[in-house]
Amino acid sequence: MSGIREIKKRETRQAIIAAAVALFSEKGFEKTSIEAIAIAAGIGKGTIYGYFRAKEDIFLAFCEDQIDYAFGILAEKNDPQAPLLEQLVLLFMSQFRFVTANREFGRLLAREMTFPREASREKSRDLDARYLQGVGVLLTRASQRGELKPEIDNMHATGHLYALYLLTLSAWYSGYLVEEQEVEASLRSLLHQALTGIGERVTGDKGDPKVIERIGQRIVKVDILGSGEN
Amino acid sequence: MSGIREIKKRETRQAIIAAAVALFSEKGFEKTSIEAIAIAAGIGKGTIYGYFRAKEDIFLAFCEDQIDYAFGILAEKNDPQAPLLEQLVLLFMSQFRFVTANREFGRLLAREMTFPREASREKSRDLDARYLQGVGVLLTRASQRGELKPEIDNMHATGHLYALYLLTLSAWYSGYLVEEQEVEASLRSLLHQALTGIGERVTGDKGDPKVIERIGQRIVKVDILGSGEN
DNA sequence: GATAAAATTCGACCGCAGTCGACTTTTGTA
DNA sequence: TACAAAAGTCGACTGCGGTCGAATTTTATC
Repeated sequence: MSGIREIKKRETRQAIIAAAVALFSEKGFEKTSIEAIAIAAGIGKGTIYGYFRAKEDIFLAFCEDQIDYAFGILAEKNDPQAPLLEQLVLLFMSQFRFVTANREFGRLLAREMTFPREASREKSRDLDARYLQGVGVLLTRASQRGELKPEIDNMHATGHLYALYLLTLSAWYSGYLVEEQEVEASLRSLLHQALTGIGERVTGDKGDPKVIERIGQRIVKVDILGSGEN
Repeated sequence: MSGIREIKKRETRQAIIAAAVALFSEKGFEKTSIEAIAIAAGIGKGTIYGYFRAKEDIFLAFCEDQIDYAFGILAEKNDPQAPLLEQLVLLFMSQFRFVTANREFGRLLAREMTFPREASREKSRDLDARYLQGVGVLLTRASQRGELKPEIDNMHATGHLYALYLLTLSAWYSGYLVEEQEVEASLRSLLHQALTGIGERVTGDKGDPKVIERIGQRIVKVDILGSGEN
């Protein structure tokens, strides 16, 4: 009847995550032993493996929660009417700040998400589905506002923009970019580069002045491409 | 007087790499123990750490050689007069095939290169400098042929295109793309998307000159990727 | 050749991730 | 309530990556 087990299980799981996060924050991921987590959570070492397959999984479970939280915050800050470029920069920079708040955390997470082991593939896909969806929504709205070329496939465009975020993150971890300003400037520039192709072309004739203004403050997708279909 | 030491050292180093590669190929990276490598190389376990800081470093040293080799092969196949898109697809698909020939190898390499640990940062930068240079050369030539917008910054464009390769690789590891054909199609599509923006305009039709000028300024202003170094 | 200094080699040792099977608690059934 | 099966718990144990200091080999100096 009751679900004593269910309840306990959830509690134990939370206790593990809580203990792990506390220790990770305090001593770092690598310096924290599974046994220490078990002791802090008041359980046996082996028990942890009934909840998580590996040490990294504890970490990923935590990230999952945090990412939801981060996206929640973001949703509030986001202005759905702002130019796409600005929305993207806001989204990616928020994620960047979150992910790199702890360098080691961020690297593990990025590695696991970008090049997942067989074991964490599923979890990894869950997580980046969230990212991609975040971008996808922005794109869909932008598309509805007519900011994008109609023939562009949403999926590909989403991946494309996400790739630029990945690159920026990678550049930071490799030491090519150091300051947050540099990261943002670089990201902005890359996104702009992408949008110049992805964004709907604006023909030389100036039609609706509002549109032109929007373009000016936004990015810069002029019709330098002319009308070439591809 | 001579360098008995020098010679032995080089020999030992090669012996370690050779033994490691043989074992890695046979049993996989994780299943191969340092001790096994030492035995196969005919030396003591501790000795290995006189040559490599960590197990992964042995692997990276091997990759370094192989990547040079792969680029060598590639240079022969490449047709410098072919359209940029085709050259890029050839380059990236070659690298993709090489990197993913052994799934585990590739994942480790990609992880270490994209999100390097502090320790392997330097090596990682060496390696991806090679990649970026490979792309950079193609871009420079394309630019000379007039295939690119003159105001595009080579560094940024290189990063941009490389990012799309990374994304494709990541998609393969995450299981979004499975067959090589899918990978190539996806890559091609993404590169095309990028070039449509990066590639030179097709028509002589010009946009609003003011806007064009603004673009120029902007791009100059945000040229950071290359200067993050300091 | 003798000898001190430096470089290199080695494997016993340490700490930790993850396994295993014995043990305890909960659940379903009658 | 009785009891068997299922679920969950546990810590001793295994195997491995990496360290350390003692031992060995090479080089430099006389």
